[in-house]
Amino acid sequence: MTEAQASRLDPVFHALSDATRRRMLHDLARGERTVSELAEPFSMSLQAASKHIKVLEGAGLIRRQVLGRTHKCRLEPAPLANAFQWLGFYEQFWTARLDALDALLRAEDARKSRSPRKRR
Amino acid sequence: MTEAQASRLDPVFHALSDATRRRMLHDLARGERTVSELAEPFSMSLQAASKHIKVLEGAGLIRRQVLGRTHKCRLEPAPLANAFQWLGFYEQFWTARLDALDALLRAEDARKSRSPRKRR
DNA sequence: TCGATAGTCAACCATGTGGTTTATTATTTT
DNA sequence: AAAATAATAAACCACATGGTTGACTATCGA
Repeated sequence: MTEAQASRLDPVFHALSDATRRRMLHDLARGERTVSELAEPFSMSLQAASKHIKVLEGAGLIRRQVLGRTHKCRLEPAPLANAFQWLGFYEQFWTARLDALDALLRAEDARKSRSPRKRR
Repeated sequence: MTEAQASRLDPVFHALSDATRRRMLHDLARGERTVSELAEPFSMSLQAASKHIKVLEGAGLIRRQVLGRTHKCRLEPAPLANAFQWLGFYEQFWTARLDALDALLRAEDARKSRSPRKRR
């Protein structure tokens, strides 16, 4: 990952740190949505929702197309890919831990097989 | 992902939204570190670094073992795996876009092959 | 043209964030 | 016992965040 991409992770992870914005992204995964449509599921003012949308836009997670008085928003996946890639570096740690657990369970299984009073 | 896991994404993504804390995690990927060791690379007070460490701890990203007056910190990968899994849902969108780009390039290449004035 | 609709802007508020400095606790070293 | 070290706690500061309400702009539809 380049330095420029890494520095843009700040606003991306910040945008993702709010459940409202994550729900909006999930909604946008189903297709384009207007600002009103994105705001509708939430019990907050349209203005508050509009701020959330601007945070997502500022992080590059969505783009908007103004059509008359409505704004169509669509998902922009590239920054999510960057975040995913950053997290991917740590995959070795959780898979290592799962491998260890797996090994432990296999060893336990083998032990039970040698004294087969009650196989699972 | 369960609802309980999803709700814990808030502090995880928030912890990741700061470059200082991301660097600390990267450092911890190399092995255990004390609070002082984690703070050393940064031009900020030990107290400020200690706050960052507490944010990471609060998100469950690190655990600490108190040994006398030193605190050994180690990486806790599980919440990173949750975040990775959450982002993984969107993988379809960036791979779709790359596939489309790929198709476009292939089509362009084919066009050039049919009128082979100057092959790339 | 006139009212309804989509959306933003601006001001305000309570709380959170990231940093500082000073003080404190607990442990290790001499 | 005294000094040095590792780390936290607390108070403070400037600024960001997430929400509100009220006013405004621009477009659509009757």
